[in-house]
Amino acid sequence: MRTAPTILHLDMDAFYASAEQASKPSLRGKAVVVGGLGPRGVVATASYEARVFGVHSAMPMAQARRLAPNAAYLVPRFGFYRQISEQVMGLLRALSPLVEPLSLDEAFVDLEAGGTAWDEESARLVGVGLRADIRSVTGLTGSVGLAASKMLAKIASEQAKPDGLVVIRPGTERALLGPLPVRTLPGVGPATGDHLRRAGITTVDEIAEAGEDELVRLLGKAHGQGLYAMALARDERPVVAEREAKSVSVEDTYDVDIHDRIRVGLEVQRLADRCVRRLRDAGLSGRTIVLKVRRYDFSTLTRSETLRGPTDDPTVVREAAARLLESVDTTGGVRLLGVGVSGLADYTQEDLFAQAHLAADEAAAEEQPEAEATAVPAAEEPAVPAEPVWRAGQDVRHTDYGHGWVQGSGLGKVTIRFETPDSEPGRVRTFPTDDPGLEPTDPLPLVPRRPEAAETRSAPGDRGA
DNA sequence: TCTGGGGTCCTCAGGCAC
DNA sequence: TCTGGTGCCTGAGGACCC
Repeated sequence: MRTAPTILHLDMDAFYASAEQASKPSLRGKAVVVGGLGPRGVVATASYEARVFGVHSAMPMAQARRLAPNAAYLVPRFGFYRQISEQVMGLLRALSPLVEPLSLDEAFVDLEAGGTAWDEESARLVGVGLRADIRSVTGLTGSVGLAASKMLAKIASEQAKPDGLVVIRPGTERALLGPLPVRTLPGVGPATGDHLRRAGITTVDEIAEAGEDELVRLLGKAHGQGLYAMALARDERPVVAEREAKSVSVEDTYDVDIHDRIRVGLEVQRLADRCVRRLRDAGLSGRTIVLKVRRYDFSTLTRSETLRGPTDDPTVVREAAARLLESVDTTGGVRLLGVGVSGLADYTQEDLFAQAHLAADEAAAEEQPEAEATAVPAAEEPAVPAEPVWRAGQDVRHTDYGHGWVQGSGLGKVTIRFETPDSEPGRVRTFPTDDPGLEPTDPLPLVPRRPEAAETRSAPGDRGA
């Protein structure tokens, strides 16, 4: 264990919701909820204003709407968030070559490996500077935790939220962790938390007191030993810059359960094709094909088949998925289907038969462009003629009124609010959904290139421990 | 209340080879 | 030749994370 708090954990504050607020002036200071808007959607991120009403991540959208009926509800725009994320990750990589992204909005950085920090004071300075740079480059806020291990750095950034910085001094870890609830430790979710509670263990101190043998008895070897070490603040996991993917999968939850066995089969074929496209885009192939089925009662089962060699051939994956489906009883209906490939390799065994089909498959795929780009169609509804699909939050441009975003649509109308990240809150106008002046467009940058932007460096909320 | 999507890791059971 | 132990692989499911 190192002796200085030189592992940094960055966590952007309510990332998706904050990005939407920065992009849309009329939403600033308002409750914003980003997530799936279908009948089975869940909340991905809620702004702090929405959290006041009790809305939080992973909550069913229907429940969120009851709690915060006046919030703005938007679908996620991952391409937009990815752009911002790349800017932030770029700032982190300037600090050290050892940057481990955990998601679009979170990463660990080993400052010692980058030579940018070697003790508490230098680490704190880096953290303060980073927060200021993130604000000036993206217009958003992030919280920073600094500690001598990944686990503690993450706990520190959690304590720093929102918009703060916390340093955990080496030597103070046990005293800090002891009284915290067991759920604070990584790897303790609802099930493990319940398990421990039933054994009379509710705090980190009580995990340490229970001893390793008792934890292994309760939770199994790997989990028990790991948790005991964490409770003693022992965490030697290094920051790892490059992680190779172990599996690739796609899945869809349907607005209405699918009962028709033929339709289920067609959906599985569609998912297999999408999965193979993802696989190929990543330059990968895999040996094990996995079919996932969630039934009407939410029970989930998986069936898998391991091939003799890795493949990225759509025909092979489709056929394997179809075979796996044969062993699954779908009576009663299915709400989710998924197809995945694991046992990945970055090469494919030559298969002449498959190669012969390749060109034909690709041609077919091009004829059915990105069915998944639109919302999952309600099951068992007849197809409707194509007309523009306007999604809440989407960026648009109108020939007469300029840049705006979709506030809502329905009954042949679409409501647009015309504003840009650096404008005042804009006005709302309603158009027919097929208005010829209206077209989808790319998001605008959150921070326009302004010379004075770099001069606004400050570090509010620096409240190091 | 009614539960997304994309992942990772762990456990356990059964088959098989040595 | 039979049997038990062991290790590896496969398949299924569960928990967890963001």
